[in-house]
Amino acid sequence: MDTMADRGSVTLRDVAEAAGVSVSTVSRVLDERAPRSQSATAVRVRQVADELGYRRNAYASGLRRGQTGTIGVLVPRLTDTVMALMFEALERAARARGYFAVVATCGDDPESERSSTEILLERGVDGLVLATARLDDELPAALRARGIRHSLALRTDGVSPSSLGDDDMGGYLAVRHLVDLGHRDIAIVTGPRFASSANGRVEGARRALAEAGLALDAERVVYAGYGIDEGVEAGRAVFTSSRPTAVFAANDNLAIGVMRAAHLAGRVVGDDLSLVGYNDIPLASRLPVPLTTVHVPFDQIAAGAIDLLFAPPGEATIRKVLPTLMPRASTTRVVE
Amino acid sequence: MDTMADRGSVTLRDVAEAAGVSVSTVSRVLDERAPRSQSATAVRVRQVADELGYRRNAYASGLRRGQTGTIGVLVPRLTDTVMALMFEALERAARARGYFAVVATCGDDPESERSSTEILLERGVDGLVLATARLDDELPAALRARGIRHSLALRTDGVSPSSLGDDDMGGYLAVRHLVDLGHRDIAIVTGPRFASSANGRVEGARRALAEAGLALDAERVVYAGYGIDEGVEAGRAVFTSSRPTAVFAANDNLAIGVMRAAHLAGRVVGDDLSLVGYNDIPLASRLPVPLTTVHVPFDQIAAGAIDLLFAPPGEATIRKVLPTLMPRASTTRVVE
DNA sequence: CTGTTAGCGCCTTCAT
DNA sequence: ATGAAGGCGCTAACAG
Repeated sequence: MDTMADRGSVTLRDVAEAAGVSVSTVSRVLDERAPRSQSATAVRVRQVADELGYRRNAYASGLRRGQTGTIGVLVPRLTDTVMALMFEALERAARARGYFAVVATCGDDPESERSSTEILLERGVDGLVLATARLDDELPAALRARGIRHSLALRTDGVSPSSLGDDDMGGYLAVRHLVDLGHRDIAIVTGPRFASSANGRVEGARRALAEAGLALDAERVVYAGYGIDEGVEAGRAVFTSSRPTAVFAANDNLAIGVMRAAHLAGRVVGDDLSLVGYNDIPLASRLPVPLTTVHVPFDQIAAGAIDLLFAPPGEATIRKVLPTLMPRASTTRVVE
Repeated sequence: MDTMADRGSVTLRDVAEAAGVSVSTVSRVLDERAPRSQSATAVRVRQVADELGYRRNAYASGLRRGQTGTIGVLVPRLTDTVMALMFEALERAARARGYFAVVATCGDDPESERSSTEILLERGVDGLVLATARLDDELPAALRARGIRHSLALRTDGVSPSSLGDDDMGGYLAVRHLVDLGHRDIAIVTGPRFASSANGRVEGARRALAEAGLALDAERVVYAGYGIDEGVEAGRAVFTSSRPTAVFAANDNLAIGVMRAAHLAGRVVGDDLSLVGYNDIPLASRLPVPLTTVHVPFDQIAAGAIDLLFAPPGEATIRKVLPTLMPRASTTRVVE
């Protein structure tokens, strides 16, 4: 039986023998948490370990230490660029704190969400970051009941520690921008009702309209998913029932879908139709007509999510970071 | 010291005591690899384990078994949809075979490629799938020298076990399609010279042109990166120096960049300019003008990569799967 | 089929 | 500062 990718598997004992000291000495010298000793033995041991190509066996170490230096991340899918951005940011934040991030995808299915969680737990993660929390999801509550360290990223259930963007503010910035450009007939396409982000962004949008003395009719708001196809469909609905001069899509994917719907309806984005997205995925600024959107600082959100994992419980545990508007060619002054 | 996400940590011993049997009995009954015994004790043990909420500690188990049921995947970045698609497919393929896939991102830096590899090995992965192999990269050779199980996905170095699409065929299909539509003035934008995929696709393109009696002048081929920005730049270069009626971009991101460059140059894709991409990322079919592209069967590639990991060495180890052309609105018959 | 025994590689008292 | 010894949770030989 070959052991773990057939790697040379140089053990502590090998190093100890080669260096002529005991295993415990080597263990101590190579303990990355302790301050680096500069004693003669320490230096020699490190050199020998290096020559032999020693690598600590994370499993044995984790077993003994009771923690593994691993953080589990749960996302619905990685092919959604927003989730990929979030995971990469979490990976960086984790690494900066000496942790390794592993990810599991779980789609939109609560059942697979549970089973993916169990898989991660089985692998002994020291904490769990969920980028999936639905408002109606009972997973965070279950984790709280079991006393499992976790935090929510991008969304919140109002109870578990959460790190997210200020969606209300983002929605406000987006629509305020449209209002400032003279638009008064604005439609809104947002995410699913079960997502706190979708609701927050609509709230902010409503506030900006109210400030301008505009009401937000119910039929002006379309709740959809966060995918491109949902954007196409929502856009189609919007453009057949009315003729808004501007659309706020609460997600860049949705906005891209709306772009396609607009194209099919004979509307020209950046000309007779203004469009704002949300998230500022890399694609947004590189479209033929670059998309005005709300930039979300994923790195800050990630840092918050990781920090909350290890923060003493009972602190103010819902952290919001401010988004920024990125005006681009997809929004223009309203034509009379 | 709390152990691993504070989970209840019900151990084999707990189950054994509660069920009134020995630890090894429980271990055997709960061994997922053995055939499921239906004896009275087995049934009872499973029930008790279930009630207590027992979960196997993957670290202890891996330590003892000498393998961890984990496969490491190395990709440059997950924010590139192609890589996200590839990883998700690998994740599925791994899961179908009882493995769990963990991913590490390493950018384009060979140094960080090395260190990410070490991190994965430290975590005791049973094998490594690299979706990063550059032609000039020495990592596969290093892994071979150390006897570490691995395979390459999407690219090949010509030696290590590889699972990839038939890039030559894909390039051929793309350009053949353009030729069939009457185009004779075709420019090609491809990926970096260090990628086997980029070269293969150009070769196929060249073959299709030759068949039609057309030569491929060197200045008709632009080597770029695989990012959108590189596509914009390459497109700009193409459109300022000449006026091709069609462009084959060897990657959808590149194609999107070319779209933007075309827009800036006053060309209209699907009208006076035909454009073909490569990979068929989900976005391609959902653009305002849907992109004709070459569909790559990521699931087959993933299955191949995982299988090669555990195949007896010495087999035919470079597996290629056939891509398919997806004709869409971005390509039209040439206008005279 | 069951239980006993030994040990995977590492870390951490405890004694020197 | 160093070494010896025990054990983390689990599995594989070996008896019965």
